[in-house]
Amino acid sequence: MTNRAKTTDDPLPTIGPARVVDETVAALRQAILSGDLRPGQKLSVPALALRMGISRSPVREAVLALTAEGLAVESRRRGVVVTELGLKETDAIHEARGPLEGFATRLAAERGPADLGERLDAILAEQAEAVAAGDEDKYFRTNAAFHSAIAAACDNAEIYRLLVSLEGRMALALRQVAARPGHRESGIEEHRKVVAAIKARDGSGAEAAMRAHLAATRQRVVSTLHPDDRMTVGSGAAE
Amino acid sequence: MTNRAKTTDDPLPTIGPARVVDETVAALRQAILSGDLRPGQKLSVPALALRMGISRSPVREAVLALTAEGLAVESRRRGVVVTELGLKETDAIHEARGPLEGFATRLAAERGPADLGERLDAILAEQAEAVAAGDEDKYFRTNAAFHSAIAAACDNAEIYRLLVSLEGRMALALRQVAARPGHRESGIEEHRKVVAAIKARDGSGAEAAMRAHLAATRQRVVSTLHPDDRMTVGSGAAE
DNA sequence: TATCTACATTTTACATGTAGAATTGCAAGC
DNA sequence: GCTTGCAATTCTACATGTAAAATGTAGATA
Repeated sequence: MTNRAKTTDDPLPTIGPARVVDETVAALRQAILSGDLRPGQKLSVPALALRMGISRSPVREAVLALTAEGLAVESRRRGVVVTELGLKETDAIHEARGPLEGFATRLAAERGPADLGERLDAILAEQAEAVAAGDEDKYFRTNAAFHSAIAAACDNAEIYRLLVSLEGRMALALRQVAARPGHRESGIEEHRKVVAAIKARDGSGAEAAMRAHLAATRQRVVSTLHPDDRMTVGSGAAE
Repeated sequence: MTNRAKTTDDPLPTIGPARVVDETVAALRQAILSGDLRPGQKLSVPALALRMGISRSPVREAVLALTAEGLAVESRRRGVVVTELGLKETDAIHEARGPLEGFATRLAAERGPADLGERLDAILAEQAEAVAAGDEDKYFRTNAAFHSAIAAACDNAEIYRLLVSLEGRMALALRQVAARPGHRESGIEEHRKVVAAIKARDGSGAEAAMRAHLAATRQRVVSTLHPDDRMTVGSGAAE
């Protein structure tokens, strides 16, 4: 009933951004996640501006945005470099994802849209194709799509925001890992269990399946990055 | 290899940044969290630059940084405004904090530094003073310090990063709530239970106590914001 | 040869310029 | 009364300028 405010209604779809900085962020993010820009590599604003044929302003803003996103880090007065993630950082990301994405999966199962299960099935079908065809890029894209779909389905903008950030950083570290034989197949199998629980609207089961998947991924990452160490990651007091 | 040559290690304390943009971010963040800049208010880059006596470049970068932090939002081509958090958003933040900060509290109890309990006690003592003296600013500062100390003690940089972001946004929404009689006292009592569990190195108990505290806070926020049914804040004649 | 120093180059951080879009103010029209 | 039209103004987004700092490199010195 308080609708009489004359503030902007938003009936129209808000036409595209078409901002140079947005395209620059997208291009740089793609370059980082695809490996064109390697971890540790310097992000020189003048050089990038020259290479992309634009001025330095949008490039600088894009680099700062990626820094805020966690895909790059700045060292005081010495410029910005692509984030390097070691075992310690990767482990920390997984540790953070456990409770957060587990909870998101519970919420998605309990209150997600009706067609969520089908959409996830479609993503997994694509992912299976990618594994069969050995298409690495497609595998990573579908993997990101799977987790992103769940993060969106929990209908909590804050959780979505946090998970997008975490998953972006994960993707940086994951490239060097997933190439091991069996890893991708295992991941798909674990994904299927998550989807099954979501379809059954079993919140607890979905959360458990997601946490199991993340713990397994973490174990695979650890064993790849640090093959000698048979550390048993914190499955002890977890619950 | 990764052999460090005879280059300088880290003998000196890495002299301060002294960057204008850093001071600008700090000043704007302070202005937003203290209420000098109200939710919904426009952040005009030229106006701020003029008022602060600096050029537009660092102001623009600062505003973008605050946007990435979630304290401001940009609407396409119409500039940046201080974030407005309604009941829905505040509720989402609490929902996200539950599992994440609960887990952080568990980790802090299980592997936090030995003097964590004492440090938290000191913070709570200050907070009790603030409540007794009716010092609102001090109450908010100590509250932030309490949660931040736990986030830091869990020894996971990712969790810390996410919680700092969430708690910053919380602080934006919390100002209008905590003034109700009894709220602050209840908060301190719940804090004490968390500290007791941490001192006992009881991870599960600490997690439960923190989640109970967050749930209670959420309930207090809802009961404060809902009766009036004012989903959007600041409808008054702000200027 | 190894180390230091001086110079050239690059880069960051901030300042300023500017086209085009959006907002605002204000008056005419219904 | 409430729109509508249009000029004036403001602001965003991008481009460019520049001092100080950092880096790289060659030459000097031991």
